[in-house]
Amino acid sequence: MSRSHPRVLSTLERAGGFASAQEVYRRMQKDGESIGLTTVYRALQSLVAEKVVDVLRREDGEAIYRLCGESHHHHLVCTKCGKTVEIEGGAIEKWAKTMAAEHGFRDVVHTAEIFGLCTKCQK
Amino acid sequence: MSRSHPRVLSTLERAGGFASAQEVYRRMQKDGESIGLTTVYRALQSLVAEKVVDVLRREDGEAIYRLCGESHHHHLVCTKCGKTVEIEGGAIEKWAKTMAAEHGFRDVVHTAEIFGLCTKCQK
DNA sequence: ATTGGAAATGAAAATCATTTTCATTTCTGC
DNA sequence: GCAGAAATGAAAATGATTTTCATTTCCAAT
Repeated sequence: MSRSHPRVLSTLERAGGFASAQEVYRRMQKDGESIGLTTVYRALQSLVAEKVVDVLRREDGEAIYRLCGESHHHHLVCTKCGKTVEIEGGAIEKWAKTMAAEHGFRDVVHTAEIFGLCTKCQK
Repeated sequence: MSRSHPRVLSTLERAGGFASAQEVYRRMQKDGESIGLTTVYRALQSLVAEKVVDVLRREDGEAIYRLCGESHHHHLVCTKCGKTVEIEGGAIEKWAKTMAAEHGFRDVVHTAEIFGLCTKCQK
């Protein structure tokens, strides 16, 4: 198989939070890096196998990757204008851990987003 | 849009647990029901919009649907076998409200799911 | 340095769930 | 019955992901 791919890894790092394979690819393109989409997919697969990155699914089913252990945050998104605020999820982390333990689950990750109307869009 | 589709709904019921659109379609075919795949997709979309069914993602990204109770709940999902536990989200409700208030957001809803390996799949 | 095989690469084709298009059929209320 | 709206579904389009396969790069042993 392949080895952890430094350029893909550092691109994912630079992206912060989650990024899909397509996004990593586009970002590398924009940065002038020469790489094929196939290689990006393979690199991400390897990274997942090596447990260097987590993979989750966006609501539309697209796979999104994130560095393991990276402190993640959650989002507060305005459903009208799209404004997004990154928020702390301390309470969530604890909740997820408790729930997982309660049901005997291991190696858990979680997602949590809040949607609503921001101050400006509340007219 | 479309109306809750009784045949699709009852097929999903009969399937028990989760079923993908493709599975619902195949099952209906096998049962000799005359229906198109497109209609199955549309019916499921409507049912989700009406909050009659939940939709989650399998590990491979395929959408899976399931009848859900009306009480707002969250899920603890096994990424390997798909086993799902409905869990209480009291802490989340509070967290969402607090965060929303803190940033001046109104009319908020939220999503929160936990993914991991269930007891049986940890071997 | 040369070679030979293994691993990596990426373009193009294949796959597969899902969505869209659009022509046809089925309901509705009038 | 009739017009317009909604539903239906076959076929084509879409889009992410995987597979194929020919080529290139690496690397260790000579």
